Amino acid sequence: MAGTSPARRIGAPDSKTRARLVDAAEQLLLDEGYAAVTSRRVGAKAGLKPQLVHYYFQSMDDLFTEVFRRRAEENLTRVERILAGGVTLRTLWELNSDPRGTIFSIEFVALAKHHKAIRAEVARYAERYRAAQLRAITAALEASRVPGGQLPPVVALLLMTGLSQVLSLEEALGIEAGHEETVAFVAELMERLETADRSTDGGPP
Amino acid sequence: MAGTSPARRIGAPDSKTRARLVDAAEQLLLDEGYAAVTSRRVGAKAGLKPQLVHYYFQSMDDLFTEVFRRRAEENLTRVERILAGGVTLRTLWELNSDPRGTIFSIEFVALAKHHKAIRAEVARYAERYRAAQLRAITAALEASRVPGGQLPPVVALLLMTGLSQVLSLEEALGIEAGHEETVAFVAELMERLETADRSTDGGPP
DNA sequence: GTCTATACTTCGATAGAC
DNA sequence: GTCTATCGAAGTATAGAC
Repeated sequence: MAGTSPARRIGAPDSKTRARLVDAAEQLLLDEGYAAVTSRRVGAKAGLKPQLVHYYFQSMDDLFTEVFRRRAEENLTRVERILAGGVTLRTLWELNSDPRGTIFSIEFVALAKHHKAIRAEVARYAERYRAAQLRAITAALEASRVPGGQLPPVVALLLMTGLSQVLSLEEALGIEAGHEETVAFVAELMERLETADRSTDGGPP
Repeated sequence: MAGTSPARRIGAPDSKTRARLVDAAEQLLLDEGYAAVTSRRVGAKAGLKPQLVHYYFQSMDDLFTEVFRRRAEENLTRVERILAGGVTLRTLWELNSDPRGTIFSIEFVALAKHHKAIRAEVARYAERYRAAQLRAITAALEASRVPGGQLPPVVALLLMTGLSQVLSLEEALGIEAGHEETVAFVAELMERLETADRSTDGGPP
């Protein structure tokens, strides 16, 4: 049962050339947006012939999916490693403040709206990422003695995600009104919570 | 001094046909993303010849800019009208929760990253919009007796903007983990603040 | 103001030689 | 695994008739 359709041949998934193409596509995506990711431009950026893109990927959608998957997997591993160690709110905040991650998100959210294969991939990843972060923030909030009744972990997580995303998104466009004050506020808030963490274990006198 | 360059002629800005083209472009943008906004498709959606797009707009960038400007202006007027009346936190929250607005933002942020004319337009609008909202939320927070030292208005605004954007963005992709709980939390929080507003003017007994 | 006709570019994708 | 050659479709934009 090897091949019902007369599909054209496709290169090995572990090829070094293939990886170069994915690198080039990712670079283009980050620098110029998804509209710039065409087989011709990817080929040029990788220093290869454009036709190789079609040799390694059935379609451009497949290439996009691969770019996303590779980065998502790497990111998830990183977050889970951090989660394994001691987690502070500050760590989580910094994790979400990486502007490269935001640009990446923007592009793929925009893409996912029209390409259903990509949307499925994005949704699947988002759920896993959220779950990992939720475990982390739950632990961090407990350590800081923030009562879950007062601020549920999911809410805290979505607030944090939203805030950091808005900040880096606006910065990407050169909008910075109120940012400094907000970042300072968040820093101070975390400082306060971490101090509470260290000084009150055992309960107040 | 009328025309140093041999520029081709451009239709009147108040033309009805022109407005139809802008409508069609906006619809396409919202439904299928900016990549779907091409002269051919805009023409088809408007029931007109694609060449008319080039008669009314020097370039596709000009069309995009016009789509953005029209919507931005309308939105700004709406917000400023609301600002003029009595403003509650709830009103502001609902204003930002419109999912259409979020999709619109996503597309234009993605566009703005590569097209500098659009970026300038977006940045200019964002500053004005932020300022209007800031006046509103400052008043609303004062009415609810939230001390500015505890939660600065700008911070509250960015938190609110970020949260509502993350929520509608994820919903657009079919991700809803934690949303219900978060929306309920926000609703309850506002309920509490509004009650405080009405019951404590004059100070607690 | 709207149309036809058209120039030129770039796109995704495939076939088949090497 | 990489190349040349090539298709057909779609993109922006312009010129000029009506």
